[in-house]
Formats: sequence, structure tokens, C-alpha cells
Amino acid sequence: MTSLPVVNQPPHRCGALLDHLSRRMRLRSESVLAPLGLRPRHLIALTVLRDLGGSSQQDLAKILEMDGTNVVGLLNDLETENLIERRRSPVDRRRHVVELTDVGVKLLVRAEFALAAVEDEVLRGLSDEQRETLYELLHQATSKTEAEACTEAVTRPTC
Amino acid sequence: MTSLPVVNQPPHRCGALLDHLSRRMRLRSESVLAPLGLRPRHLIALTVLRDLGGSSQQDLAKILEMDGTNVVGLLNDLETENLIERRRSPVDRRRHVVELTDVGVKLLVRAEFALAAVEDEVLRGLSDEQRETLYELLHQATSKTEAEACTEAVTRPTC
DNA sequence: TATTGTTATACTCTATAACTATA
DNA sequence: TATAGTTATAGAGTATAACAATA
Repeated sequence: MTSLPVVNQPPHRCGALLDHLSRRMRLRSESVLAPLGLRPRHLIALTVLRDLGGSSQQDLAKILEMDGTNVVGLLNDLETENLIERRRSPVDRRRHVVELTDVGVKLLVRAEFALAAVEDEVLRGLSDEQRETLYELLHQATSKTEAEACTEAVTRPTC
Repeated sequence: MTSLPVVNQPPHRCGALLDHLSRRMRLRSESVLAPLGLRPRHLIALTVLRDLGGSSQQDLAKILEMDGTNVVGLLNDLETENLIERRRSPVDRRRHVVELTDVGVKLLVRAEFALAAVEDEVLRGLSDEQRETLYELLHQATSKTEAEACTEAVTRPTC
């Protein structure tokens, strides 16, 4: 009875590392996006809107995990720059349907190009294959629990 | 010449997902840590200090990727609660040597126990094996580029 | 009455500049 | 002169409460 039983060790805690890497990515992204007049927050919103092909402000708030009141200001910024459009929903006039404009789509492409360089730098400790694995794990971790956040049906996997 | 050459596709962008998951982890962590009188920031500082076995404030700022001025306030909080100690370095009296107290070590253990539950919830979309892979990728990504951030030699891999 | 979006506001987080004490 | 830490402060991020329009 001297040998210990084989047990499943609990996985390491990822929280601190996640915070750390995310922080670095955000810091670097800020300086790259500033010349385009965007903040990281703006870019994430634009990306989500393109992937969804439009959204109500409330759903957007849930997806971004932001307070709805702050989404208002965020969209005000983007609307001032003609990057998004707010239209009243015809089926429920309380709602706004938020969509990218052509200008928004084009700026988003430019921003993504700039951000690719940032990722190359921040994630240069990983091989391309490892980066792909990281992407898949992050995607799976975020999308699995997303259904609870979105009350309205959003069909795209990006949610 | 109709068949396309096999090329390495560029890896997906991880930035948005990283931000998203990190955000969720932080939001959940806040509510769990609040009863202990801690904020996520405090916990990360305590964890780093334990792993390093002590640090100057400047090195701590580099490791946490925080501005040095904000580290002052952070350590003030922790010192008020007797979780850390600041001592003048005998070799360079400009510096403080920051170390955990016994109280700090004990509270850190309690906090980590609470945070384990948060990780289980936030990462429940991943299997234990996938979580371990995620940890290793995050660890590798952060530690590879850490040498540049820390001018002073810090021997522990946690840096 | 409940929901969507909005405004006003307070609180936290973060960064910049000026100061002190040591080197 | 340069560095470690501190203070004061301004800006950005975030959350809460009250309100208008609509359901």
C-alpha cells in the first residue's frame, strides 16, 4: 500500500496569465489603433457588428459584456465617425438596429491589418501551430457559455 | 497548374477572444474576491510577490505591467491590511523590498481556493486536458517575452 | 407594467508631471 | 545627473439611478 493512487491533478489556474497576456495585447493595440482614431473597445465592437451583420444595442451590450449605458457612448463615437448606423427597428420601435457602414467596414480592415502585426509581436513566443491551438481553445471557452448571455437568438458562431 | 500550392495560412487573431475571456474572468473574480476585501489587482500582486519571494516596487511594476505610481497605491492598500511589508533595502536605501506577511500568505491561499471555483465556471467549456494546454500556451506566451520587461535579474519562471 | 435606449453622475483604473531622498 | 518612491491630478473605463419613448 505504499504506492499512491493515480489521480487527476486539478488544472493550473489560468486567470492571472490570461489577465497578463490580455493586458499586454491591449497596451500594444492602443498605440497601433490610435492613429486610426480608434480604441481597442471600438474595434471589438466593429468586429462583433460585422460578424453579426447587425444587432440591437442591448444584445451588443451582452455580447461585449459591457453595461448598456456605456454602449451608448461607444456607439456615439462610432456614429460620429460614420462607421456605424443606428436605425429604428420596424418591428419594435423601441429598438435600434446597429449596422456597419461601408466606411466602417473599410476602416475595420485597415485596423485588422495593423493588429495582425501586434499579435505577431505579443505572441511571438508561440509557433503558428500553437497560436492556432490557442485560438481554438479561446474560441471554445468563450462560445460554450455564450448561449446564456444572448437571450435573442444569434445564429453566428462568433457570438 | 490548376492546383494551388500548399501555403501556411496565417493564424487566426486571438486578441478579441483574449480580451473577452479575460474580461469574463475578471468580472466573476471581482464578486468572489470582494468578501475578502480584495480586488483582482491585489490578488495578482500578492501572487507575484509570493512567487518571487519579494521584489522592489519598480520590478513589481514591470512584471504587473502597471505604472509605478499606481503600484504605490496598490501596495498601500495591502500594507494597510498587513498583507505585505515594505522594508528599505540595505544595499540601496532608495529601494523598498516588498514581501508578503504571514497574514498575506494565508489570505492568498483562501483567495485562490475561491478563484478555483470561478475558473471552473468560466472555463467549463474546456476539458481538464484542454485547460492544461491553455495554461501552458499562456505561460509560454507570457514568459518568452518577459526577459525584456525585467531589467533586474529575476530568476523565477513566474516572472 | 416592462423594456429599450438615453442622460447624469460617481467610482475605479491608468498615466503624466512634479517632488523627495538617495545614489 | 540619474534612480526609487511618492503625491497630486487629469483622463478613460465602468456601474448605478432616473428618465423618455414604446410595448
